[in-house]
Amino acid sequence: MRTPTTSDGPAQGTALARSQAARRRRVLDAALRLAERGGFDAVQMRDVATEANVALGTVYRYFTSKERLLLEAMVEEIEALAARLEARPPVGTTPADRIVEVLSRGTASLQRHPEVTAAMVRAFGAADEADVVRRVSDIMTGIITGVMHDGPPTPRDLAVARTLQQVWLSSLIGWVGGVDDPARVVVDLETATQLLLGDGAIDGARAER
Amino acid sequence: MRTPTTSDGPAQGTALARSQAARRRRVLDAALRLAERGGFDAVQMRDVATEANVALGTVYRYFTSKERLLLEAMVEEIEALAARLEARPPVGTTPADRIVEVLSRGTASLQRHPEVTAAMVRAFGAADEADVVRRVSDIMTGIITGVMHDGPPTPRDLAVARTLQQVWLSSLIGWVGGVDDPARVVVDLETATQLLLGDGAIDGARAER
DNA sequence: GCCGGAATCGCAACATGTTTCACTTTGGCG
DNA sequence: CGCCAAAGTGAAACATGTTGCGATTCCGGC
Repeated sequence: MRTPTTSDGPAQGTALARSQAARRRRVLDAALRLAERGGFDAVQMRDVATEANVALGTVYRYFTSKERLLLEAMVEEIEALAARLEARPPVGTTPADRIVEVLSRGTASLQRHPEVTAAMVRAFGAADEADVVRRVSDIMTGIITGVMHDGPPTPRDLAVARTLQQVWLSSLIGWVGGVDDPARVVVDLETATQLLLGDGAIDGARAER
Repeated sequence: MRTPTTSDGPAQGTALARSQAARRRRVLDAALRLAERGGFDAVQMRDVATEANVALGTVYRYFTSKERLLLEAMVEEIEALAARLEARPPVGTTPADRIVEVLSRGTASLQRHPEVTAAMVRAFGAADEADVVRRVSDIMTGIITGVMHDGPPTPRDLAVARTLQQVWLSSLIGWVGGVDDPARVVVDLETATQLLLGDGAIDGARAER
């Protein structure tokens, strides 16, 4: 009656655990494959099950809802993104530069699979899945605090990072909802970063290099 | 085949137009009534139809989807909110004060009917209804620019207002999604406003009055 | 190697948003 | 007044997320 992910059954490494991990992966991959072309609507639970060679009930044993499925996929994606960014850190000299760089690269990465991102963001916007949603937000915030400066982030850093994360998400929602064009996401993030970090003036024409 | 709201049929004021307006209103009210207790899920299209004394098909003639129905209700609510705020403007002396006041009052107003707001925000987060979504965002942004200072908003004002609107929405999503508690919305907005308008320092303990 | 229980399967049923369609009502207009 | 196209009705059908359940398979401990 418990989710298989809840650890306490057979120790990890056992055959059961392995086959379960494999199933879970197949389901996630199937969802991603379907999302790739067609976004949220194309991820139909029956198709996910079929594509993953698994019974529909099994999908629901691993993921209690479609939104949760997509959100857990989102956690993985954002985590991978965070890892890539950490592996090749931004080169900017000021915190603002580094933040903008990291957010731009992250957004570009998301936009490389627009339908997948659309599916995930839509799940995020509607979800009644507080815990996973929080996990996603936290990772996004972490991406930002991670490039601010050495040492632990100050309370102000945290506030700035949280604000930027919120702008990031709103922008993504605007983009996948068709309200704004994709480029707008990055523009919004640059603008917000500048405003928050009190860089230069914003007067229609951005000034620096 | 056209939405009745599309004006070009009989001139406004005619009996037809009046009965249509009445129907539309009944549908919106029914949706609000249902949302009031039970939020998004309690707004079931069949129930909306019944409660509005209208056929299901008619609901869909006026509103092409459940989300659109809720979003148009949201437009009305936010417009009403904007009007109330304009009728009794904030009294703060600095723009930041006025913005925080306006956003706090607005949020408080939304939180007075949590389920209704939850329904609307959820529709917003998931919607594939670019035009209405944009309308909602624009009104929210207008609420902010409206209290910044006399005269037309500068480009910088617009950027600040947009950013705050994005923070507002993200916070609302966090609240209705159960990620954050209600008070967090206002806190986020105060924080963001201070950061954006470079008021005081943020160091854990807010300083001023 | 065998057993018991958990995990999976297959499939049907249910809930609800959305569409369709044939029929009826209604309001504007000649 | 009487006609008719548009609007509305009622009910069924469809699409898809979600749940339930009996039959089957698989794993780990004995």
